[in-house]
Amino acid sequence: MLHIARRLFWEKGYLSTSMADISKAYGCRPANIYNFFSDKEEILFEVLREEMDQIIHPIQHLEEENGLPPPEQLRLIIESHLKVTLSYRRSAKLLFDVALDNLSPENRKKIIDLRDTYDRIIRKVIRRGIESQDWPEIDVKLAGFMIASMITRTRIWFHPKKGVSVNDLSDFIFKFALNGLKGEGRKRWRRL
Amino acid sequence: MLHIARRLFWEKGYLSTSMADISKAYGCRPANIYNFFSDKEEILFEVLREEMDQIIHPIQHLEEENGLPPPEQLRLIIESHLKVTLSYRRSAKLLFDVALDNLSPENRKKIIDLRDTYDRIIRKVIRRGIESQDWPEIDVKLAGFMIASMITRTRIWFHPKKGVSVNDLSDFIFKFALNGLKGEGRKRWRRL
DNA sequence: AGTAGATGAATGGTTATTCATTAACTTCAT
DNA sequence: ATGAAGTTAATGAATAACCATTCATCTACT
Repeated sequence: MLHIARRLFWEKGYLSTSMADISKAYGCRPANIYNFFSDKEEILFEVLREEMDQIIHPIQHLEEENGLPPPEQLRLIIESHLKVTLSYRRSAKLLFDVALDNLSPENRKKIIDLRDTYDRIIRKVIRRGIESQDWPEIDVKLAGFMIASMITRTRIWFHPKKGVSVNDLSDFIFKFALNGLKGEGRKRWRRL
Repeated sequence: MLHIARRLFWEKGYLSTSMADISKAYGCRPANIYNFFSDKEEILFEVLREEMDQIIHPIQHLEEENGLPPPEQLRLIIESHLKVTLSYRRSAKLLFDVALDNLSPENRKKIIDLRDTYDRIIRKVIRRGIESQDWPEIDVKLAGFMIASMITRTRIWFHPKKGVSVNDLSDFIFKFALNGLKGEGRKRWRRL
């Protein structure tokens, strides 16, 4: 049932998906949904939490240093994040950031905490790359946002049918990001 | 009045903004809005068209070669797009892509045509940079998407209060993009 | 006299949610 | 094994709110 709701939210958006839509797709009447969820918001919360977990879980271990070269750590983040992003694709009416407003303050906080965890991890990896001199000093926050932005927005424009594959795309973003990192602040870098 | 509606759409989102909201902010009753617009959708259309015009107009002349070095052309696009993106900021509930679904097919086509114009311009500039050997061969479409994505998503996370200024940010994105372009495909590049 | 701007009231639709009720299935003591 | 009791899943009907839109009417200005 969560599965059904998630699909509908992604296809039509949260506000445009009615309880009647969900129940019909599930094969029951609207009233029955309330035997499983207390209200519509709880369904949204579960959908968002699930998605965020899927993004974070495969890269959680990068919180601690693991010996892998920072560029490889970065590649892992990009690959994993991109694959989750493009897995429940179809269309992308439910945009993560927008949907947050339909959550209660408590639930919103929980989701934002997860997003913060993601931010923390990618920033740690970028910082490690600076320390190991894989790339020069750079604004870690901004760099993190840039990389996440490139990945997140694939949901809007990516269509698997024609053109590049997910793996190609992952590779492209990785190289683009890596060289974006390497270039920025080059002057200071050369001085070392 | 368009001005009012635009602000509300960005603050609360299109679906969550009622005609009553708009009329109250304007200082009249809901019925009166229909003396200026045929329906709610027309308001949305005007808001989106206006925004798209503001993005395209300052870079329209880059459709034709203008003698400026391609990196400078790119800087212009980024600067200009970023400034429009962050001008009606506050919050960002109305996401461009999502709102398209609330448009009639004809109006949606008009907006998408404008988006295509933007894509065409940025791709032309990137292609020029390849021809002038400012950066190596690269997938022009993907590169264009990456750059636009970095800019578009600033709306979500950027807050002017603390941290970088819009100009700093513009500079950062420009450098990040420029080096992203330069790096990708380096092997083939070095061979020239 | 005519027109543009404004309004109150009504309409028709949609929506999330509640509630009392029913049906099916489980548990468990006898 | 049987029947009672309880639990879970499901439902139809009703509620209350909200919302875009229409229309006949009214006002003020040209």
